[in-house]
Amino acid sequence: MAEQPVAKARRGRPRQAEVARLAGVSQTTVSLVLSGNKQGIALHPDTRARVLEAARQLGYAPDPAARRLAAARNDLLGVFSFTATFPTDVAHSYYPILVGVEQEAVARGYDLVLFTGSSAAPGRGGGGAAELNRVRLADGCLFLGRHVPADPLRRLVEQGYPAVHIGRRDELEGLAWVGADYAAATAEVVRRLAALGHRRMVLVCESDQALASVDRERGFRAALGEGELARASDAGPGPVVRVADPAAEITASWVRARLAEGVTAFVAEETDTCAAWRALVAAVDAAGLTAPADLSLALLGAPPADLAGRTEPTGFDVPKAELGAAAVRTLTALLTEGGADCSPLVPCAFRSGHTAGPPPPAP
Amino acid sequence: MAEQPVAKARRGRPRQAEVARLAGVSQTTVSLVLSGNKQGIALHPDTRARVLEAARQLGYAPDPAARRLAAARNDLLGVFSFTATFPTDVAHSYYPILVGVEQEAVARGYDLVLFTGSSAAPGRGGGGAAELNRVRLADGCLFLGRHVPADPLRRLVEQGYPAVHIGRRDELEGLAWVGADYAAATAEVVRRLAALGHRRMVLVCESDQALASVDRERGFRAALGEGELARASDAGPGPVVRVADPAAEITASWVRARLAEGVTAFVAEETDTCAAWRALVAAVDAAGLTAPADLSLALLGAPPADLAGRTEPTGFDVPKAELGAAAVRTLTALLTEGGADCSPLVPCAFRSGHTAGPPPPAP
DNA sequence: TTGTAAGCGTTATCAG
DNA sequence: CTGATAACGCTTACAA
Repeated sequence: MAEQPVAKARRGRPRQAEVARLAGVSQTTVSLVLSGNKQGIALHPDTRARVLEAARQLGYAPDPAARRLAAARNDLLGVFSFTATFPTDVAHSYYPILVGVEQEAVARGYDLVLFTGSSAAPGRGGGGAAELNRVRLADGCLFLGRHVPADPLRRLVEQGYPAVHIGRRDELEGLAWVGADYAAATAEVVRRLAALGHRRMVLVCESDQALASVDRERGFRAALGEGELARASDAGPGPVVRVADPAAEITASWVRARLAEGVTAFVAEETDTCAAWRALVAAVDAAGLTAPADLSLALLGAPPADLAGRTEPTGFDVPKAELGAAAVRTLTALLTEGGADCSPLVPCAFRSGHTAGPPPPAP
Repeated sequence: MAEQPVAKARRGRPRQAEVARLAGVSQTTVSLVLSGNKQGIALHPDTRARVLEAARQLGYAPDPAARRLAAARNDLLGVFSFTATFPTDVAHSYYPILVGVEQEAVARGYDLVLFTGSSAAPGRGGGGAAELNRVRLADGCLFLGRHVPADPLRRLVEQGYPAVHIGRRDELEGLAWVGADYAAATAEVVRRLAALGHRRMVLVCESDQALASVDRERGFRAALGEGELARASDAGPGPVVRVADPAAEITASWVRARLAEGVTAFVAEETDTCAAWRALVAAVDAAGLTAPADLSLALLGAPPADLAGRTEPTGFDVPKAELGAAAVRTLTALLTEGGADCSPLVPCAFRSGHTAGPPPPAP
């Protein structure tokens, strides 16, 4: 007696064939009706109606794997992050970006598949590759964070898989990406400070050499190079200070020394820890000074959550939701037209805040 | 001139057949070697080595779509919420639950598909029904929030689709669910208050008749029924007050009136707005009283984000991440064994806080 | 206007 | 131990 074939998990899932039987048509017709009949093939309205009714009755939903295998598409967009997409440590979470991704994806009729790279065994060679390969189930994929292993990603891209990286990533030739325009936003902050009357300002960077950090420094230097700021910034030590241990190096006396040199504005960048900004605020406080009365402060990015209650820093906000939405737009452009030519840079919004004002009159 | 068939994204990707040719074996053998040979079929080590080498050389990576199609499962867990999965209004977001869902899903080798109720063509059709059917794309699905339409959900479940509801949902026969054990947690709070010496306490409910609210009231009454609390709570007006407009009804004079009746502890439940708790805190404040010196306060749940800075309320926390993880466990049990018999109730952790203490000595 | 049939890349079943 | 061969559910020429 022949064994019953292994009961597949797919058990109750209705397929096109069953819809076809119920509607009294062929499976092909069901496919035509249900996939929107892109071929422009003429279908009898009654047939169409019967098929739709049958599908509704059976609760039919297409199998994404089969759809994809048959060389069509899934209408699934992948979101891959090497670390957990929803970290327990809410601090540097992708949540705000995902808000934008979801909105834009929904608006365009895509569902989202979350591929979380197992953070386990990052050492092994084949490990990362296999992880990344899963995303092929989706029509295209968004990649989050700069920890996405470059090599497997490159292979994906080389083989023509539609991928968009969120955050600048131009080391990989041919990989599309969207990122915040840190350089322009930083330059804008410098210009605003200059407009307030500041002539000498200093940027405090952490030694972390993230791409975003490089961009900010570039924007900072570029804006300093404009007009009379150029001359002013030539004097004294460089306008950019890179510190390994902000809390130890950025002290009250350090601040006083800079003030004595004629610096009137201090700028720090947002990082995971915001150590530089924290140090700056603490040092100013310790020196018995107040912003914006005695000096001006600006933060290139958003303050950390635990400082949310304090005075809103002058600076800019990265439009994270917009970043996610832009990524989805770029990806869908890749999917449909095959080429996205819109700028990958998303502008940041200047935030007036309350830590910058005109420099105090020279003593 | 015949059009080239639509260029498949599949472009130069190596397949098992090519690996087989290179290794000089059959494609079946390649599949056996590469998929770990779960069948336990004996393979010659040399063959194995040759296949692996060929695969490596070609940079072979299995096509997840094909793999899943053949295996009759796609290792996808759906997450459906009627409202957006990532609400812009972060206040009552599912984030903490998703943290647990993701962790557990990753640990079990599943990927997540996010569906949103709003995702459908917002136009006509079966409305929620058609919407819900889309989840069939995943092997099983988690449902979030009590706004999931009951009827389509019932059909899904009746047809054997593996579904787990997060939050109690026993109106639907056969629907698996996991939920916080509000009754037990509330009873625990009452017991703690009793242990501190409180004999008469009152629960302030909002008129919203959520299941969670019912559970809490049940737990409250049950715990009151124990020991001498029973006698004490028999006197005066009932121990449970249900108010339509907390801000208007829970006033300083209301609090004083209760105190005069011998009530020494006030309990409110967490809701979306936390209106009852806010009203209670405001009323106590307006009466010039302080907790825990003059009376005790307890909050059945977590305080809203904007009150996070204030004194931590005594009460309990719903382990949201654990809830998500439990839901995933239940769902995967449904998927693999076909039956989950673990308790659907997740215990809540008592939170000592600082708003409860011994009742003041009687005047 | 509808049906037939040939794959898509993999897994699973058997007979060698 | 290996290799045909048949699904898996769907799309898409092409035939009727």
